[in-house]
Amino acid sequence: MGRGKIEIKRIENSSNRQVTFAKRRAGLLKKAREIGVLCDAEVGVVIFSSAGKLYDFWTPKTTLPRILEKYQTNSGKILWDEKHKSISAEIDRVKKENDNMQIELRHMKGEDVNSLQPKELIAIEGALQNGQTNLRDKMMDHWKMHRRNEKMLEEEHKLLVMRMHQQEAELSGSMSEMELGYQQSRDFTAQMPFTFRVQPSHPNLQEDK
Amino acid sequence: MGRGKIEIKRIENSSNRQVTFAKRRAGLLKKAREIGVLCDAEVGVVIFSSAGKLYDFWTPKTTLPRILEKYQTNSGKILWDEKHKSISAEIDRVKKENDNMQIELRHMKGEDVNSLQPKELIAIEGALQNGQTNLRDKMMDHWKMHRRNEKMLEEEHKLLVMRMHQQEAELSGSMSEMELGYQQSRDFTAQMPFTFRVQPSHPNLQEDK
DNA sequence: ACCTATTTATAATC
DNA sequence: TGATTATAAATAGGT
Repeated sequence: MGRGKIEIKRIENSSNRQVTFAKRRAGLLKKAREIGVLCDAEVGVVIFSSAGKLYDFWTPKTTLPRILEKYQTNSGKILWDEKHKSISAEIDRVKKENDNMQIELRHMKGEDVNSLQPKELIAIEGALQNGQTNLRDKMMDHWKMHRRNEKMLEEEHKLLVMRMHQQEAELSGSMSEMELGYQQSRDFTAQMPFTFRVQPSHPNLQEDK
Repeated sequence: MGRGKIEIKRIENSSNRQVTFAKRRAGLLKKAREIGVLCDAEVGVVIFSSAGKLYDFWTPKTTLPRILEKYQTNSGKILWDEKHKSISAEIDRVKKENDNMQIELRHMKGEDVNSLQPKELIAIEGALQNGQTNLRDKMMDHWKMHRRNEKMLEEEHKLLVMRMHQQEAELSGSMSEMELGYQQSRDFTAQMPFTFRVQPSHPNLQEDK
């Protein structure tokens, strides 16, 4: 429909092609809009120029996702559903796992056990017993550790007290020959043997911070 | 372009609308194909009739997913990504729930308890104790039920034996005056008092079918 | 479905 | 590019 008829095949002349593209693109979008209005249809058109630029039209109030959803259910085509499916499957799997654990947990707590057979009850009982044993062991460990820490603390304290007395004795012994100036008395601690400095240093004592 | 000009607004006459839809739909798809060929463009057209039927066209070698991908990167529109996100969020949520339960379950079984504080250990210990109590109650119920069933079975059996003997005695007692025809002896059971008929009928006995 | 008078789209040209 | 125009195509209304 123009001054001359043209064959429907790629227009080799690049600028002609570009012009035709612009004209026909406008025409296509216009017609899409028209059929949408005239016939009350949902229409979507997507056009990419050979340069990759996008032109599209969607009937008003028709969002792309909506069209896609409809497209999917109508055409049965695969689409992004593949990814979606694998994810849904994973959800299902995890949820099932979840349910099973929930049931097991409830059983361990003695809930919902009415439907269980004696055999199952015994199994759970065993698991509980086992858990209890393990727990008690662990608690015993804690207790022992605690006792040990206490003892060590006590020891250390005794040691400190003892050393303090020792120091006092030494100090009062040398008090008489005290001719030292203020300067020297200031860094008294620096003269102390290292081991005498008061520091709760046993590594185990820091464990329950 | 036709015998008369028409306004671009919904065609109210239903059959007219349908005809126009068919004609224009064909035209639209044809033009989509043509611009694709002539201008070397990628084109997609989706049309849903008001009845919901799908008609579409895609330039060859252009799969829908490919168009969508291009559409997405070109238009920056969100698309199915939204749905994807919400699903992923749900997976995360369920997985987290899962993990928590798994941990609780392991703790109940006395595993992985090294990192627990004494306070937590005590709580778990309590839960285990509780579960055990509940379970033992339940097992006791089972046991009692079992005992009861046994006893009832025994009783019933005793009763049956007793009645059998009673019947035998009656039968042999009346044997001598046996003048009855075949007919009457045939529905002997019908003459029996109902309660004497042999039927393990105690409802509780059917509980562990 | 087909026909055809008309409208519309657009190829070629400027 | 944009406007013009001759012509091809599309299609509204009728059968």
